[in-house]
Amino acid sequence: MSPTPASSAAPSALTRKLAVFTTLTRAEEARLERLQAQRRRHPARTELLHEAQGDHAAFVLQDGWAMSYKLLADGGRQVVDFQVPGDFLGLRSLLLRTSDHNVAAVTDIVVAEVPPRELRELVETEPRLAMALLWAASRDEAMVVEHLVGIGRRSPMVRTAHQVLELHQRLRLVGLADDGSFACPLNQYVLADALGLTAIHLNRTLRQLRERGLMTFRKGRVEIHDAPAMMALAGFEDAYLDQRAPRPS
Amino acid sequence: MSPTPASSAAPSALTRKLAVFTTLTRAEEARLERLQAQRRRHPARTELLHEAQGDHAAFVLQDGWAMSYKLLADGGRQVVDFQVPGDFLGLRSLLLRTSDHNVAAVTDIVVAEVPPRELRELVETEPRLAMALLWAASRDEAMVVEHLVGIGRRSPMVRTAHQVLELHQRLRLVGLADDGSFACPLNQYVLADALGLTAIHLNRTLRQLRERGLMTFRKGRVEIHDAPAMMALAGFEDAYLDQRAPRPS
DNA sequence: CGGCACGTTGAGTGGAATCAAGAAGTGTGG
DNA sequence: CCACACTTCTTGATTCCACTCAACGTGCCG
Repeated sequence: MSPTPASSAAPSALTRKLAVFTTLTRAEEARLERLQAQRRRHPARTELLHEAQGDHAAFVLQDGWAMSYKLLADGGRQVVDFQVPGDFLGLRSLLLRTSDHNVAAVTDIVVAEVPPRELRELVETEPRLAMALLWAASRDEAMVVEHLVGIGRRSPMVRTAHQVLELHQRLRLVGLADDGSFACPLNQYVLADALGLTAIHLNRTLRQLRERGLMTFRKGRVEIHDAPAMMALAGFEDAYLDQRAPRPS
Repeated sequence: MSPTPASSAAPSALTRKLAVFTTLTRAEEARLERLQAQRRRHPARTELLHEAQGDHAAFVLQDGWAMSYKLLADGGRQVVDFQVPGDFLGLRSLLLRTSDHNVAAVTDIVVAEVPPRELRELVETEPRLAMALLWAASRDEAMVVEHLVGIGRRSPMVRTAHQVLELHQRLRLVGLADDGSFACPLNQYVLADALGLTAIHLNRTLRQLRERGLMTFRKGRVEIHDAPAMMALAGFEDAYLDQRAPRPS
């Protein structure tokens, strides 16, 4: 939770992520950092963007976790996706007249507000960065699709394992996970609302995964004990995450 | 099923759709039609794009219905979205290294192949059209999100009604539905795979909707008998479809 | 200490899947 | 013209999984 100043030498998580898609020049990196100069904090468990609101803004998450979700008339909640550092928040709603979903902070977070006109300017003057941003947006959409498939056609245990593996991969991409574990601030209610389960049933599912020696999810930390078995169980193919081989130099 | 020549006076479905988002000049309309000049047919029940394949192409659907879906190891299928005239096919996979889903023709279809470089050229020279295309892409993504919410948190009857209402709205936008009904070539197996149900249970669900006097789904045609009651049941809010008021002139 | 958020477990129920079978409609070839 | 295959739709009986309701544990914080 230490907000690095934009002038810092350390690249932002967004820069790290886009560097996987393409090689970035010094100038492009600097431009990306400049785009994220305007930082601010936002407290845990509060809404950052609301569906109804008309004035849109997009953010880049710098630190902490967020989630996007929709609420139903009957009080139900469906979490559409989680966001980790380097991810955009509310990007899609820049173009639609009204934002179609809510975004809330899971933990205390640090975001960089990206004014629409600055983004447009960047797109017009830096075509390579524009392509990289489109790649990131396509990847986000592919994750939503994979999520849809999971809820529609995978069993609770398989889809839970899948979700965990996806988060692990995403965090590794921005340097926030090691080989076998990662910090995960989600509680079982939130995760259940993402997986289309009740918290109670998720709890039992997690227990089964634990008893099979596959993984543990406890006290803000996920430990993956048997990654190959998890991947086999989940039918996890990371092609949709488009993890390209790191470029030479 | 009559493929109109690109030089025809009648605007393509894509043009009709984008004209809802913004006012198009004659020149822009012409440019859009030119983009879709290269037309070809594709037979029903055959694959147009496959996940594994590396060479990507994007298409604009001119006539007929298509669907995008993913297959699972256990033989399951999840239909992610249906496409109707005016919709893009395989647009997202232009940026990801490998296409992450399959696209198949539901009926005999006519598509226009959009070469990646022509699309890039259009984006660079026609910023207003580029914005309109991004709007369409955002709308597509919003539909996937809504679909996810339905499968995750809505009951089978509610989500079935919701899907039907969405298709109705989409078809109206391109002039393919009247107020109370539309031609729908989907069979119950395909629709069930979209809704995350078995075909058997969908059949019973459709019967309930029929017995309640809400709608009938039969012989390739959907009749909506009580639209207000359907919308109330489904909790249908069309904001995510971003149906803007038609522009003056 | 009490209150609260979060996690855990048990018992019972309901609803969607599964298994099984048949009806209705369509196309094809003898 | 009819027999046959095939697709699509429909219904019934049964099973099982995930939800619901209820309760209790645990750790944290005021």
